[in-house]
Amino acid sequence: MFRTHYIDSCLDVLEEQVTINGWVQSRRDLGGVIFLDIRDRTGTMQVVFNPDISAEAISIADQVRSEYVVSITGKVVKRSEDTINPNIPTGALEIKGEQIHLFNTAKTPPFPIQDRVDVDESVRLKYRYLDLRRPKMQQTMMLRHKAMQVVRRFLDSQGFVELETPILTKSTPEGARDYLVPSRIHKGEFYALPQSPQLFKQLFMVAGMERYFQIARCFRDEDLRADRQPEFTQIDLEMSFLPLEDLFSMMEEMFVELWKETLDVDIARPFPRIPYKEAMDRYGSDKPDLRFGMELVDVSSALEQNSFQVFQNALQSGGILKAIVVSGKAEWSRKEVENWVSEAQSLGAKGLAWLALKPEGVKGSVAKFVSEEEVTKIKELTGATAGDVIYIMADTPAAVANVMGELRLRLGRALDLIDESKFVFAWVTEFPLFEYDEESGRHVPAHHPFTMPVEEDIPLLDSDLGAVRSQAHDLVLNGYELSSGSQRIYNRDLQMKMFDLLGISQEEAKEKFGFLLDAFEYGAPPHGGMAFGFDRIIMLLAGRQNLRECIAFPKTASARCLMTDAPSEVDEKQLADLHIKISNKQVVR
RNA sequence: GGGGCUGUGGUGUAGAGGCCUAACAUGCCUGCCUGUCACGCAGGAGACCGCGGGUUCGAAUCCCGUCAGCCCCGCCA
Repeated sequence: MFRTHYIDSCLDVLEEQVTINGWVQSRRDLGGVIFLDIRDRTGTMQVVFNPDISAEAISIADQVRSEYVVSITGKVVKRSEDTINPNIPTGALEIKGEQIHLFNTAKTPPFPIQDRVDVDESVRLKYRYLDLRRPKMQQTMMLRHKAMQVVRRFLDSQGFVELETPILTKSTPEGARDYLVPSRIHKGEFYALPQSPQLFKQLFMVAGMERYFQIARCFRDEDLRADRQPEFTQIDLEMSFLPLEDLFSMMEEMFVELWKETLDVDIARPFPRIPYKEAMDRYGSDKPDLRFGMELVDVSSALEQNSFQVFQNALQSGGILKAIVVSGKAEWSRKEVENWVSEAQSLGAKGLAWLALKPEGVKGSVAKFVSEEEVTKIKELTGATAGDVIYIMADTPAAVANVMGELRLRLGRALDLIDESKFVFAWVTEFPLFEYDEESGRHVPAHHPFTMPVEEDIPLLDSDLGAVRSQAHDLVLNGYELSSGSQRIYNRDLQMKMFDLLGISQEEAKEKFGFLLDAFEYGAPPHGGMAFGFDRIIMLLAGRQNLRECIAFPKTASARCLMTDAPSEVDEKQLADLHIKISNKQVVR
């Protein structure tokens, strides 16, 4: 009754009797003969029931419906030439059904268990166990499994030790909003779910584990995006006594292996290293999509003397002028050109100037303000030639990067400049150590407060915080941030100085991170590490646009699970145990 | 917190003031059919158009609100 073979292994046992188990994909009743397509994890196989072979079997096959769970025994045979189906891997074979056992019946599913059927995602999420039964979803989950095994094997081979860290841990107000867990035993006190195992992995280094990794679940209570879920999986790792370059090169090896073993794709090494500043200058992004060019070019120098008020104002108030060249689109209609101006405005630009290098001369919104000489300079700087459209934005460097970076991406997609088959990795290095926070009016850590400054910038800590570069880095792939990491501060004095600069008092530091500071007094090794967004890696390996496709049971954009209906209200008794009262309850679902 | 898009039998869509007693495909049910594989043929059941108000002689269709899903901005050390 239970299987002797998976369906794909039936290919190897011609003329043998097998038993397969699985679900009924479809039933075709020709009146006398009945065909069933049976599906298991490995594929589908046609079974033919003929009244001459077993009257009992055919009477059961007659009652079977889609998604019934069955066991079928029969001989694997070659089909006659004229009945071969070239569209499926098992199309040259079939099983002559001798016995059929019905394990279970099934209701008609809300949607067919087939890849080609496009179903509203909310229905798929409600019946996720059926959605996951579809071959494509199964393949994605298998890919996820495979990738996880490759990573584990690789890190193990490099001497990394897989260790676990607490899920119930301490809330730290820095960074993302925590998911909180109330303590029953300690009235009014809370655990937090980890945003990452950051502090614990550094403590493993103090503990002398030297190389740690974990496939860690992390939680962040922030708003969602296509590539952001409230709980997600990181490949988290940390190591001692290793220069950053060696760590980069080791991780590159891991990605080469991962791509080779999952997709059989060769990735070129070494990955380019792009300092943060350069990434922002050239691509307007700290996670540039390097599959296409269309770089941002600073044209301030060409237009220094320009009389156009917007340009002048920007330059005089410390802003810049940046151009993006759209090759060969001077023939665009005014409407087509202006579409991208509106696009820029919807991204927050006050405006977007443009020049079209047409055969009959330079046209465009600022054509009458721009001299021939200036056009020549712009062409020199940008490499624009006849037939191109040049967009120019004037604003603060940050605003320009923000808008033009996104515009570049959208133009690249719209104009089909992106080779979807490519995987272009890069390390973005030397992130700024601090960011200025307008809201609080002070500097906050760009990465986290344990990040090591670049050695030569340490003196700047006393003069120009905004200019201090850090030993923090991201791994970027096709415009997605795949990892974030840094070399850590292991010197207590430097650490205290950091807290001081961040406006965190000794007392505050002690309260929040006292255990880490204490630990660092007992011989902390030089160490550093990073964490890779595992779900995103799978998303890119699988060629999906959305994280939900790569997570078995994901949340919706409003952080709800449509299958379990979580989050949900709880009994008064449960709340009482936790010393919690709900105030101002308005919505009762 | 803000902006945009979507919501019609189980599923996917059409319908955009009266033609709607809501159409089509598929799925489902019944019958017929011995080589189908998106089987075929015949018949049948199945939606008060997300929900609540309003405008109108009349609303799936227009307006307001609300809920849900998706995408984006803010947010995500």
